Amino acid sequence: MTLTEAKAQFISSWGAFGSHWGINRTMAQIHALLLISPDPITQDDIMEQLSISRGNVNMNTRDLIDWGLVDRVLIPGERKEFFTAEKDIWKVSTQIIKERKKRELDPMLKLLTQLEEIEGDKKDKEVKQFVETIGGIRKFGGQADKVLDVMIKADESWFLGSLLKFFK
Amino acid sequence: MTLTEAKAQFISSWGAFGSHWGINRTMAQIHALLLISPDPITQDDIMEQLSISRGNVNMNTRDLIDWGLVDRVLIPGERKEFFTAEKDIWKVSTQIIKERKKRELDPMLKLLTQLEEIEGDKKDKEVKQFVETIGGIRKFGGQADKVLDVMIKADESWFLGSLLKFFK
DNA sequence: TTTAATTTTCAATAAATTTTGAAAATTCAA
DNA sequence: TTGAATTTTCAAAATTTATTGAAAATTAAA
Repeated sequence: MTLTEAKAQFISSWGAFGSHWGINRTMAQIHALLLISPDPITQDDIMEQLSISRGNVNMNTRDLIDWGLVDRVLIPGERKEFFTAEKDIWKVSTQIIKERKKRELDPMLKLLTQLEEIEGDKKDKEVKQFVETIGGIRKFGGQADKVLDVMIKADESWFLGSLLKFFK
Repeated sequence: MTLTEAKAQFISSWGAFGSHWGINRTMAQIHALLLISPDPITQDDIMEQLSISRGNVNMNTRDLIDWGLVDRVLIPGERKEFFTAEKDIWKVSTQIIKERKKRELDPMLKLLTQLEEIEGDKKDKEVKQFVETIGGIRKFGGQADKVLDVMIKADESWFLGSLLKFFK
């Protein structure tokens, strides 16, 4: 397999992969392209390599920047803006965990806490099951929250090293 | 807040939550409804409570069954089929992890292994970055794979207990 | 069997999401 | 300043995904 084929394959698969994770396909493809680009590239480079419009590149690079996965880079003497992605996959994943925790897990836990305080007869079968289910999810989510916090703060080598030793 | 309001709120939020995780909104809503239903319910119950069509209920319950999150239940003396969901959230999440690992992580790791074997000058900057990125993701994914395998096999109390102690 | 109840399928339709591209806004060198 | 290069915005169009509902298939009681 040549580099060109492999690149195309990786970009396409990373895009499909991303769409299973609530990330839009093009955003994941742009991310893939940046991950394998040794030097920062421009909007036009991305447009050309992925055959997508300028507006599309603009919106999706902005989202990637909001997610903390991509940075704008200014190159002295160049008028255009350049983009580059964090290459350390550990940093990439902790960043994603951090953002998703903030955007999804934290609000869900807040809601569950509210939902547990419903009025009604605790002996009623419906009420009982509701409170139990919500309570169970909230507790589980709360523990996951703690574990993720440690992961986010942890240093890669320390964390994976210890975790694997722990699981051996 | 009354039970009725709380139920509606939970079903709606669980649906939105699910859509960030590659699960379709209606499938997640049906799952939510089953999670808080003390007894098994029928297709017609689901149609009525969520105001969706028979075909939609049928397809999505089938998917939930494929995911191992919902079971068909036969109630003696009843003609209709009933559905019920696993209520233990630990079991629910290990089941989801197991399925997603099989459907997404494993095929991705297989692809990455292939992509690492590209032809080309290893001193070329493009080739070098590609191999490094792919290698990094593959190694990380491989470790995640191992950790998830242990989680899937683990018992909840053992797992969370040990992990929290470990992180203390 | 026959028949009515129930479930499943799937083409048509609807809804949601993504993409485009051209106009507006911004930036910066001269 | 001016104006060319570049980026951003966003309404319209295209595409993708989800939903409907009625016909076909299946099931099980009579």
